[in-house]
Amino acid sequence: MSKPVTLLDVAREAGVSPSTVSRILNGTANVTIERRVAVETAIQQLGFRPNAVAQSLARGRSMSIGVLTQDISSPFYGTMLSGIEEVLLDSPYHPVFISGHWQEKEESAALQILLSRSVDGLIILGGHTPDEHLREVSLRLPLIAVGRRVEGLEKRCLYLNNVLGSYRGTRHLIELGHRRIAFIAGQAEHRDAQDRLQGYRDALREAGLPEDPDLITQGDFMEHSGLLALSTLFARSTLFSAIVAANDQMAYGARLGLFRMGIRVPDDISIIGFDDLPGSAFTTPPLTTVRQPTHAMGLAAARMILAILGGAKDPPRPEFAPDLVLRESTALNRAREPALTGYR
Amino acid sequence: MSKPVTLLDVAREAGVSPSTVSRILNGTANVTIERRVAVETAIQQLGFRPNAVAQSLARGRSMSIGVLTQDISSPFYGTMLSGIEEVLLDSPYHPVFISGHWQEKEESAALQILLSRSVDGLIILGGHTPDEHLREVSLRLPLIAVGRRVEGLEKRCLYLNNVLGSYRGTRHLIELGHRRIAFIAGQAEHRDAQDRLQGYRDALREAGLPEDPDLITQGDFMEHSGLLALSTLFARSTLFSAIVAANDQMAYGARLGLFRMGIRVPDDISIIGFDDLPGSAFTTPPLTTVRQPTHAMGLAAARMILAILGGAKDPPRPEFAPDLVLRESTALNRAREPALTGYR
DNA sequence: CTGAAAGCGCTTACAG
DNA sequence: CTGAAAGCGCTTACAG
Repeated sequence: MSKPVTLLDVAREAGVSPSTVSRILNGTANVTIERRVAVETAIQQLGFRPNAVAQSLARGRSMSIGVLTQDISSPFYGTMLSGIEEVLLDSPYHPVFISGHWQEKEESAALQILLSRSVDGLIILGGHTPDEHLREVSLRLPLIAVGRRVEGLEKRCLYLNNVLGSYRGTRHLIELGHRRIAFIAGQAEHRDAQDRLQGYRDALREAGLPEDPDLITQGDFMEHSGLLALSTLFARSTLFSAIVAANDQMAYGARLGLFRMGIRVPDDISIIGFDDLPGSAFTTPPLTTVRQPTHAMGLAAARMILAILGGAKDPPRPEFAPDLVLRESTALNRAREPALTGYR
Repeated sequence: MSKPVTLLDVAREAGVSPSTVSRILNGTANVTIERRVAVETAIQQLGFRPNAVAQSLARGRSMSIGVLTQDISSPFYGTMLSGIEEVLLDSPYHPVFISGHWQEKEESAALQILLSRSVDGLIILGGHTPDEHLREVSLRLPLIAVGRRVEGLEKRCLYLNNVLGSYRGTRHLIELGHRRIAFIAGQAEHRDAQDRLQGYRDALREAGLPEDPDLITQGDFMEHSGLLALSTLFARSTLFSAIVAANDQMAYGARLGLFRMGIRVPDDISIIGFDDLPGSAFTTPPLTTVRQPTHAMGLAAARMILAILGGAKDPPRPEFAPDLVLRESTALNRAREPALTGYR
């Protein structure tokens, strides 16, 4: 573990002052060609790499963007993260990822770490940090929130109209002739989950269909809970010919449940998800779902942060629409009776 | 954007020297209770948070572990990352993730960034950085490589016996009576891909089965390439009753290809994957696969780094075995003729 | 164009 | 137990 080469070493080697080396490194001033060459060869010879920590301290900027995600291994957040990474790669900034695991305490600890590391900007992906807290932080440095709508910070938020998305998905099933449509919800305290349930309700109401509590069950946005939800639904001996799951992961679970019971998708029961995860094009059958353009949202968030850092006051904020992705898990309701008939 | 509170402010407010504040912050020395209280209340009142950048510079340690992954959104690396995160969460260190996208140049740039940010340790997940380079870096700071075997750095490497894993998977199919077994390989230049192909060959040879080039095709470890590989296989009009895919993602693609052709899994054709991604328990049918304990490998890598940082010279290095996970995508070969008969 | 000097916000021997 | 001082490795007004 040899002592690392410092800017001072380079200066000595090249016979100039540290200031000059620094200027050459940063392109801050014109320097005579001789000195420049001397410094550059010294840098080569010594294998000098500037110490980013010292630079951060001296400059008061770290050239890093803190990204608070919820789960580093989630397929959902993953696509957002890669969008962010993609645009930051072409900038002098780089992302620092940290996860909050949907725990308010962990999130706030994570936020503290990012702040103490002097990140120059912050991108918050979902989570439960109170709006109030986000507003305070936003006073100190540029902040963009993705997947949530922070009161008073609307111009810095990127989110999807979840009510509309879910409405569209449900509506699609109604148009296919389904009348008894089950809904697998997300956590009751989760805003997206609430909105998606709302969209389902809106679509039913609009079509004049009654809302049956027996058709609604709750999961936690993970695959396994979709499987469980399906059992719950069937245990109620209620009839239905279609399912809308509040996200793709639960749709996968429900789809497996149907498979286990020998129920065909979409022939016997149609199923639709929400999000359009990368894997959803490869399920069998490929999943019809409501697309949430997570990658594009990641790109946009990073672009906005860069714009603000570049001096923009209110950078353009793209709108994202929840589009229906028609694949093969939904079909016309052919049964005169809802699907359960014949299965038990 | 008010000026942040510094340690000096706290010292003034509490009427002590900066040294004392620092000592209290770090628990470095005994301090009289009165001063401690004074300092602690000052910290509360001012809302002081130490500047981690300044601490890093002064201490010469950043309390961070650089983690070079290949793709932040990959389900495969994702589980490793969450393992790493999990153990670091209970330590004073925290991870700094950065991706190399399987590009040697990007990887080496990423490595430079991590080094310039003075990370205290490095965890490398796969990738194409030359062994030579890794050996050099390893001289400067603790380094653990996961998913690859670096010549001369064996004691710092965590990897799976891919040959054995693939052998086991293929062997499983042979035991089920399959004789003509197709193989969907990964990139020829990828070490894991080579090993997995080797394991397939070993199993065939051991069973006295001929190796038929027509049964081998290549993908790139992504879902789509599995689908393509399947078309290629069928275009060759060659017969087979089982498929081993070099990873789960390609197995998903191949499974969709079979679905499209109306071929049943496992009734008509068996399929086995490699890795056991989180999603593999929820495909239809659930995928039989060779398990790579990525989460456990992530945990182990982080524990080893912490041990080395804690002074251990050669921390214990767990062995990982590629276990067969029997699910529902493989079955006895019932056909007297291989499966293709009757499909074209 | 270039250097000397002060400063970024902490830590840590060194004295006492 | 505690403070004054030097130092971590850079950057950047300030002079010239």
